[in-house]
Amino acid sequence: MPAMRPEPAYQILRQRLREEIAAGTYPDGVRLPTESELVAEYGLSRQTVRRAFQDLVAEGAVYRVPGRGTYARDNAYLRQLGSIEDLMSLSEDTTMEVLQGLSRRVDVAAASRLRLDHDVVYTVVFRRLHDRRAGAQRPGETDGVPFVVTTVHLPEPVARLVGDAPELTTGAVSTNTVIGLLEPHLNQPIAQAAQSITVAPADGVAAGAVGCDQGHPMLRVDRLYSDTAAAPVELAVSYFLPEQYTYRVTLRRSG
Amino acid sequence: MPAMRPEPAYQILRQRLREEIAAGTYPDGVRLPTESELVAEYGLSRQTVRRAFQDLVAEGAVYRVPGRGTYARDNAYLRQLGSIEDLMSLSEDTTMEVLQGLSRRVDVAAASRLRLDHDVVYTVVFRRLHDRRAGAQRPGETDGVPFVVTTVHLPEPVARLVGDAPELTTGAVSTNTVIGLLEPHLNQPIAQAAQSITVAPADGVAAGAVGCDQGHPMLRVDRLYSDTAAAPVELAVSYFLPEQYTYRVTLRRSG
DNA sequence: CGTTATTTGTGCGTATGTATT
DNA sequence: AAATACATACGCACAAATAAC
Repeated sequence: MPAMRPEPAYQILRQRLREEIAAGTYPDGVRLPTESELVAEYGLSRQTVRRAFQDLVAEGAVYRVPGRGTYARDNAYLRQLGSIEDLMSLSEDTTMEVLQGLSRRVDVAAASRLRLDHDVVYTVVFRRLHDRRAGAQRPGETDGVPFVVTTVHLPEPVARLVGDAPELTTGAVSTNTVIGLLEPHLNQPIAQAAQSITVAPADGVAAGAVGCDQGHPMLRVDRLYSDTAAAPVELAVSYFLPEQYTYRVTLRRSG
Repeated sequence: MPAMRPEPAYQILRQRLREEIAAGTYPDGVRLPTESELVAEYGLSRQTVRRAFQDLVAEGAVYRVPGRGTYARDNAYLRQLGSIEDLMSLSEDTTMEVLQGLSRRVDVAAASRLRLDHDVVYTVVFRRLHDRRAGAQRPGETDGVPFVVTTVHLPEPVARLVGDAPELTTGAVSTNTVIGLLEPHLNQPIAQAAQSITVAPADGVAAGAVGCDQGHPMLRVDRLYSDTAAAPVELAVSYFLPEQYTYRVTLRRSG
């Protein structure tokens, strides 16, 4: 087992400030501690304090004004865009059908994107279907139109939390999301999902799952979910049928 | 006129590296220059070089491996577009080349999406190119790699505000965004941009503009900008070359 | 009005640790 | 084992923006 390295000082400070902000310690127009105050309080160098602030600015938690100070971003209104809640609510009117139950894999690419220091990940493959009006459904046949196939990769400790969930075994049908299944078990809540969206041809698995030709142009969405400590929790790679699905986001002005 | 402040050294370096990456100077497994090499080449301190790399990591352009080096992110040119500010800052490192100057059109579909009660809109078509290093550039020839073609539709009152802007006449080359040109003239600032992202085949215009085959699968992004009064201001329909471009957004938890 | 103190922004130098080759 | 390359952390100096006097 690799020796547990202590967290860097700037990350500890960042986390601490984040918690204070979340606790409402710095409402509306209240200035956060200045750099020099934090230097004095924690015995750190100014550069270290600055690094913590820099990260908080990057994640949108605070903004800084030269000569004036640092302020928490008003959390009340949606800051940037369609939120993570939107992703979770996907389950409301779609059905998830597991093609390949959660199992241990060796996958260098996925492991490195999850920032693991080894090659083992836990993987589950499923497709999602638009719900149809019940009624025209024959017994033993899953109802609905498949529009996306997703491969989810989890680090081992995370996978252990849902290892016995019946929703993630081959053939299971439910109206969940993986992240929705995970969240209640996590110590740190999910805070971020970084997405990359591009076009990619359907491979054999994707084509079979959604019923299109192999090589058909698909909307590929990669999502990396991270918790409040910025630790990767889940990597999801989805192939959407563009004929059945359009990705929508609304950006809002930050300041 | 305010005195022009020079850009910080780390931003200049960041921009330069970004351009080199876009120009394909560091394909697949090729390591970027090390910190010490850049220190020597540009006469900067290591901290300054690190700051540039830190920003490139944050925007997803490169990743770094301790003990090994810094590498450009795979094929595509990544750009974080998680806020309206990000959309506007597209102009920082890309060039806009007008193919079809701003002119009056009858377009029922565009007019209805702009919530107009008639069919007249004002339309401008342009493509955008990754900036490249100057030098290998012949006179009269635009330098760079085209990666997107955009059709912008404006309501008549909005079009009037920029009707005489030389940046929107056929053949004009600049480093603006349409929304950036518009904003200073608007009574209400832009507050929202609703986006739909899907896959669509390149039509004749798009194929010619970015140099791909007609029918080539493209990433299609429709954006509807609205002001604080929720009035539509601009409709932009873009076709991105997926080989040159990946759309990135980061979702955050609302509260 | 300018002056001064405060606060953040930029930039440099150095030292030490850790991962990779 | 040694060299290379990135990560963390400390220190200092000066510039620019802001606010209070």
